[in-house]
Amino acid sequence: METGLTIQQVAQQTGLSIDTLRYYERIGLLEPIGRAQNGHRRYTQHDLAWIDLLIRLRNTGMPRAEMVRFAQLRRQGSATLTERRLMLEQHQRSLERHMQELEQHMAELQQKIARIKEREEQRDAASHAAHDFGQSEAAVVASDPETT
Amino acid sequence: METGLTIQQVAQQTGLSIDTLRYYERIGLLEPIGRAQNGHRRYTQHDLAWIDLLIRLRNTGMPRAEMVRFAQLRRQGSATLTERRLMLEQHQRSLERHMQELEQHMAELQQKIARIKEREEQRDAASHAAHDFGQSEAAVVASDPETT
DNA sequence: CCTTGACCTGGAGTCCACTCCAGGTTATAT
DNA sequence: ATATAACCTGGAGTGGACTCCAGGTCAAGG
Repeated sequence: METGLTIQQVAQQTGLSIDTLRYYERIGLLEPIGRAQNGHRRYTQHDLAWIDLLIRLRNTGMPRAEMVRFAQLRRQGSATLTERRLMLEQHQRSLERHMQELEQHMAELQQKIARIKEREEQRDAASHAAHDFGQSEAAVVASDPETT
Repeated sequence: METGLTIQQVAQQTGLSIDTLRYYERIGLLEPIGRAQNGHRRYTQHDLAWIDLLIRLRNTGMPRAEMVRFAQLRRQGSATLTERRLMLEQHQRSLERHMQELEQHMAELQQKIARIKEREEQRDAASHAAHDFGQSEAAVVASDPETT
C-alpha cells in the first residue's frame, strides 16, 4: 500500500502545519496514520475528510477535550453515531449563541465608531475655533474628557 | 475621593475575575486605577465603560497586543481618535469575515449532522435485518466502513 | 487583643495549542 | 561516496490569557 498522501501534501491541502498534524495524532484527534515501508505517514482520503471535520470543529470553537472525546467515539464505530450527532447538535446550538453574541458586539462596535466620528468632528471644530480665537492647544485637549 | 466601585463590584458587574482585572492593569489594558486612602482600587464609571469596550474587543477576537496598542492610543488623547477609529473599522471588517466563515462552517456542520442521521437509519435498518436473519452484531458493525 | 474579610504585591503555576529542537533514518541526485 | 531532502521520534519551549499563591496591610467586630 504505497498510495496515500505524504504529511507535506496533507499540510498543504489542509493548511495545518506538519507539526500540527503529528501533534493531532499524538493527542488522539487522529487515529494512528498508516505508514509506508520507510515508516513515513501516508494519509488516505478518509483521513483527509476527518481532518477537515476537525478543522471545522476547531474553527467553530470546539474545545480540544471535546474534540478528543468526539474522536474517541468515532473509533468505537457506528454504535456511537447517535451520541456523536447529539454532540454536534449541541455544538451547533452553542455556535448559534456565539454568533448572536458576535452580532450584538458588532452592533455595539458600530455605535462606538459612530461616537468616535462625532468626537473627531467636535475636536476638529474646537481646534478651528481655537485657531480663530488664538486659544492654546493644551486648553483644547484638556477640554476633552476622553470619556470612553 | 472615597467614591467609586471596589474591585469586587467591578468583577461582579463585568464578569471578569478580580485577578483578571488586576492582570489587565498590569499589562496596560487599563490605566492605573485610582486608589482609596487604604490603597484599595476604586473604579470610576469611566473605567467601567472602558472595560466594557475591552470585553467587546476581546470577545470579538481582537488580539491582546492590538488591544494594548488601542489602550495606549487612548491615553494619548483626542489626537489619536482617527487612528483608533481606523483600528476599530479594520477590526470590524475582520470580524465580518470571521462571521461569514462561521456561517460557512455552520452549514457544513448541518450537512454533517444530516449524513449522520442517514447512517443512524441505515444502521438501525441493518441491525433489524440482522436480527431478522440471525446475523451477528459484530458482522453488522464490521459492515460499516465509518467513512467520515 | 485578636480574628475576619477585603484588599494589596510580586511572582509562580496552569492550560491550551502549537512550534521547535536534536539526533537519527532512508531515498534520490550528483 | 556523499550531500540533500523529506521524513521520523521524544521532548522541550513558546505565547496567550489567565489563575493561584505566599505573605502583608488595614478597618471593623467580638
